[in-house]
Amino acid sequence: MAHRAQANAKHPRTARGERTRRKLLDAAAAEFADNGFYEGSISAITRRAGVALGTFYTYFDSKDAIFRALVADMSEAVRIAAGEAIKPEMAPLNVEYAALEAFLTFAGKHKEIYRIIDEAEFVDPDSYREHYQTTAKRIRERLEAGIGEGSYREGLGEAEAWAIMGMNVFLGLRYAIWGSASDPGTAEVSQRANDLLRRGLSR
Amino acid sequence: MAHRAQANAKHPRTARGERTRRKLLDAAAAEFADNGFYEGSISAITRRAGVALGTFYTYFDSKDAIFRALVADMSEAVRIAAGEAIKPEMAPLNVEYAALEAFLTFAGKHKEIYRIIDEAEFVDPDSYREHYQTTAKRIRERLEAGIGEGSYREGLGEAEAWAIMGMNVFLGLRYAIWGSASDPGTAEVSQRANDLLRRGLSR
Amino acid sequence: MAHRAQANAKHPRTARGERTRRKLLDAAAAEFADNGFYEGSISAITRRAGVALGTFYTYFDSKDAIFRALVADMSEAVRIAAGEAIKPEMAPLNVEYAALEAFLTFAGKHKEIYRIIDEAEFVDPDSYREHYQTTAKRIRERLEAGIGEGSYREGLGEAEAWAIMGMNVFLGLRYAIWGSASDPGTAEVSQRANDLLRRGLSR
Amino acid sequence: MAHRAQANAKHPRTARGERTRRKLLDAAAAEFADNGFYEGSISAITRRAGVALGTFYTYFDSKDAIFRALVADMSEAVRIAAGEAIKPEMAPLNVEYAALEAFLTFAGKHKEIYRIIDEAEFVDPDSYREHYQTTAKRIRERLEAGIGEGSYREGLGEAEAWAIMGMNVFLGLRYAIWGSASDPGTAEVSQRANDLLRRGLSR
DNA sequence: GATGAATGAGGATTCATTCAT
DNA sequence: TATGAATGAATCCTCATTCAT
Repeated sequence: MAHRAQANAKHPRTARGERTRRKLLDAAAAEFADNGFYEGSISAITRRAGVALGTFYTYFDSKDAIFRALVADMSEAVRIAAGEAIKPEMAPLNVEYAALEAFLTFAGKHKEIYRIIDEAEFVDPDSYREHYQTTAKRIRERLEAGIGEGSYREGLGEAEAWAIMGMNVFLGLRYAIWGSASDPGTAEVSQRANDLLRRGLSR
Repeated sequence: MAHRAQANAKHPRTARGERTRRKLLDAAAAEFADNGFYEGSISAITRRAGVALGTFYTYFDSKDAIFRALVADMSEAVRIAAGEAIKPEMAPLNVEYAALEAFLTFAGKHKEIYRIIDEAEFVDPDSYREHYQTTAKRIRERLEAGIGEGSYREGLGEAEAWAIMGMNVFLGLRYAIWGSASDPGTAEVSQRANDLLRRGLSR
Repeated sequence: MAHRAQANAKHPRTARGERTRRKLLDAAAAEFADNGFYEGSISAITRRAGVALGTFYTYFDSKDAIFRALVADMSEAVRIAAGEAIKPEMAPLNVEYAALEAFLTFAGKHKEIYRIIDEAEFVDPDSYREHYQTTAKRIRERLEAGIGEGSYREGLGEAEAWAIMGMNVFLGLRYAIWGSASDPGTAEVSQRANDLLRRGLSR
Repeated sequence: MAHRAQANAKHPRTARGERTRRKLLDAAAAEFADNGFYEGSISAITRRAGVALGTFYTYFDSKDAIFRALVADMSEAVRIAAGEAIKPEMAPLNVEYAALEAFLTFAGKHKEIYRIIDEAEFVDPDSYREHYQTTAKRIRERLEAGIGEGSYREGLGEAEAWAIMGMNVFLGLRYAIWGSASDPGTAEVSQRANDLLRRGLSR
């Protein structure tokens, strides 16, 4: 994962510096995923990155700062992964299917996002809130597009967007993070969620 | 909140001891809600409880132990709140409505459950996993009852249970925890989620 | 040296605690005298005091806090030493003689006061200023008593008080701190300063 | 302030180098005056000087080295200021008046001398001691000239020189550094100190 | 049971100094 | 000469836990 994430960070001025900064960010993702923010340590991060302890502070002001940079990084990475799966010509429900499937695939490959984004609730509540508000907003826009296009019924709004986000997040937790080989795959899970959205539970 | 929660704790032998233990548990709930597990401290807990620092260890083996006791306590409290709202004669979808409404009401009154249960992901992953697995299992049993009773379609299973749980949790986060006066109330939110389950998004 | 010095410190509640606090204060005086505030370390203080590192923070909030307590302690100790040397029946110039002699004796026995009070200029400028202002005020009161009593000329005020204080401080530095066996003793130095005050330099 | 001050420093070979060295010295004076030696930093000095961090070590061997250069610089600057105020034809007491007045004026313009010279007590005790020994020696020479010339009484020596230096230093602290608009000016303060030296306190 | 002093491992952060470019 | 990234020793402070009273 290697996107923007320059918020709250010192800007390297050389290519070498840019590389070191990236190594630190990747090492921090691994360290926080393994040990969490509070039990992870800066010295473990620099050890993983293969640089000296002090080097950390050339690039980040504090442990909090690198965490925030990481959350921003991952939040955007998820967004991008889902965004790329969506094609403009898809029917609204197919868009939801594609978004969930892309998310499940992404989460399966980057299991650290759950631990890191969830821990933001404690370490940096603003990032946490912003992450979910932004995500909900994007879902809501899709709902509105579906209404405009005539596929969805009227009256769908924020509550439905949060409901869909919650479904997706928990399906990701259950199947992408905690899933085992005997569980249904990404496609099947996405399909069942999609069925729920299309026709509900009723017979 | 004051239920069982004797797991991993020393049993007081006197009424006075019982009272002290309860004060510590309530103080811990407040402290962890305000500051989280890692930034909360035992000394702050004993200060809130009005007892000396050393007294803590008469009742709990460690910081982890009181946290686990707390998670068990709250997990059961949520379960009970939802359980009480459900009457045997309700139609399956009405059961879902009632369960969500009870949960939203409960969460609005005990905003600390989110911070505490969520932080279990880091402090005591087993509790965390167990909490959601148990919850999902209960939803799944309701789905099966609905199928048996003929209201729900065939094929609903674990995936749908997790999807519903995710909806409920995120609606709780958005409306019970982060909600403001201008947001739709508990009844409306529950109704909209119920509509989604009944007929999906489609027109 | 062991006087008040409870400013900015946590109050021990037991006799044992009182003893530990005193050991820390004495150890800090020695450590800061040897190494200065910035190069002295908390761990060296606790080692000198024979207690564990963490014990320090049971009694003082920070390195700064113990330093401030120390400055207050010593400032008062100097005041007391000079005060005790002065008898109400002494003639004004004899009072100055006695005060300087007591100060030189005290400084010779507690060479650390110079390093500690001087370093307050950097560590805690308020203490530093207050120490000298208070001292100057006491000298000024003596000048006024001498004027009232008819021994001193009119018009002596703050400038003269600071001049006398400066004399005393520098004579202490030269003879009490940096003096050697071949230098004039306390009595002679005090007498020469007293002569200067009595009749100036003129023949 | 910009005098000799090449002790312990690398000699620049170009005019540009000479300029950089001077910028560093001035920046260090400002930084140490504001933050003291220990809380001042090399990186702040280079930032103030507008050069890169590494450049510092082209001109000075260490933080200590630039501090020593600074103390030597200022020590000499004070000496020069006082020296220039003294004319050979002045009567001895007028010389003392002129020296103090020049010192007070100089200190008022360069308030950093106190912080920097005083901190030498901790950073470089030898410079500190040497500064005052040299100053006392010069005063002592003036005393001897006054005795030879018949204005001063016999027997004045080192003790009196240190006493006079102490007076001057503390009057500088009180009036040049800590003084306010409502305080007596340089001329009055110098005059009162001179009166003290001429006739003492007695009526 | 209750108290609070004592313990010490642990970790974030700073910054003088070095060195490759 | 000038640059700024890299280094790592050093140190303050926190806090869960223990234990004597």
